[in-house]
Amino acid sequence: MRLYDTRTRVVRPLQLQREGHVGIYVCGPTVQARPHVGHLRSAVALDVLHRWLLASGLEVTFVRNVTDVDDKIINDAQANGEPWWALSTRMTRAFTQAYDSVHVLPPTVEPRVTGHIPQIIALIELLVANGTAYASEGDVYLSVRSVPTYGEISNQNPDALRQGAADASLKRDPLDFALWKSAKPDEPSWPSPWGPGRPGWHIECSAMAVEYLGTTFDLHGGGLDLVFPHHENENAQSTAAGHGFARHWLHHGLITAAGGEKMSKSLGNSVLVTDALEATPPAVLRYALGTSHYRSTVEWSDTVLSESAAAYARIETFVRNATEAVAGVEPGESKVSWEEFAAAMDDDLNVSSALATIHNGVRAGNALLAAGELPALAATLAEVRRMLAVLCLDPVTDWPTSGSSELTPVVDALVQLAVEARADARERKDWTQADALRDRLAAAGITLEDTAGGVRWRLT
RNA sequence: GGCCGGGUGGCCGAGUGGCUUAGGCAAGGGCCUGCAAAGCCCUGUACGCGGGUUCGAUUCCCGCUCCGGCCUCCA
Repeated sequence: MRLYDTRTRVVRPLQLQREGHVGIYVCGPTVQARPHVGHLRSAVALDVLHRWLLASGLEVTFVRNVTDVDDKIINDAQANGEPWWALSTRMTRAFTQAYDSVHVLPPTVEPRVTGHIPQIIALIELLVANGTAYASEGDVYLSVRSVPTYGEISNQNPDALRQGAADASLKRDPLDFALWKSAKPDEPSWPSPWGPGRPGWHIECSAMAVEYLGTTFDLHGGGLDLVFPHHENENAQSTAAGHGFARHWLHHGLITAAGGEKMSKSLGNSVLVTDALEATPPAVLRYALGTSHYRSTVEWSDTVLSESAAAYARIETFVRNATEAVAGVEPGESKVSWEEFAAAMDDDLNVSSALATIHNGVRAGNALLAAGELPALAATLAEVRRMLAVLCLDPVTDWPTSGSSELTPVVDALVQLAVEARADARERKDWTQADALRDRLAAAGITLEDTAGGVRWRLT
């Protein structure tokens, strides 16, 4: 499989350290506030990668961390009058719920920063010992100029970087960044060789990735906004420690609010996942977030959502109708090509193209259904569903909705009464009566379809 | 100012030096239906601007322009 690599800025084959196994580290959220749809896009984009690697027969170790201590968590918790760990625990739960809502596969390991302080300290000690980091009044900084490759991930020239605000009193060079921050009063802290303090933002990922994937691993992913400084700094630290670190860097695009501006909490334009789910069924949300290319920007708008809803409904209708029709039928020859789908996915996860294959399969399948060519339909349906499963969009296994409720048999029985009454009316050619019954059901959100095999109903 | 990505038909969005249509949504026509619904078939409008290379460029090269991201916390 080929993927765009941020460092080399080219689509190139994903070369695995170990045959048949992929080790992936993904930067998860800082659990400071409730997740917005941008966070979910991140998780879904990487979930498509995760699922495709699994579908390709690979064993995947997928590590996604949780940053559960940092400045903002501490500040917000203080503002709330609650302990910092209470806030981060609550928000961690909110993120897990958000991920679950769109069926993001759980990571193999989900390490928290606070659970890896010893590993972080050990890594910093190594950097201090080899002279690439230095302690300064209880803080520890990485000496960026000691890392010759600094800038290679983000393609930045260190000399051209705009210097940040001058809190540089403790730094030897303004480019240097903190590995360890000494504790201020009322802040959480852990004991260290440099005094009580806590990890800087970047060092955690370097330490946890190595803990679970080894000093060199296959793939590191995250949002485009993490390229600089976070991933640049991670790479610098790990390189300075003598680690090979990530062989391939993957970054996904961001969600923008309507109008094109990036969605983020600090810009105040974010849409919470919980709010999005009130207006949009989870399967449609999954479609909207998971069917655009992972590197593209996605605009969050009603248009996108309604088009996603329409496209997903088409797929859902086909799968439902076809599944009913082919029960017990021996599969014949499929009208869709798994190879075509796989080739698209292998090509830098070209989901748009892969989705075109699915839609072609749906159209062919609908034609087979109309023609009553059931063996071919059964085979086509199976292939389409296999493809949908990769995107987590199979209406039967991934999103069993109205059909699975405990109330369904009850509603079905009630609808049958109306359907039978309407059948009588149609028998008498009393179209006024028949249509009145259908209209009343429609008003209640139930759509009837007269098919060759009988009357079918669905919720709309 | 530096670095990255992008401007494709009404909308979203793949892709390619000419060859066969991406795909979805929307629109128009037809078929099916008592009428619908679902579905199938058909139809149309494309490749930001200006140069260059080429027999031929939306697709390669150069310049311009517009949009977004990063250079500060951020998925």
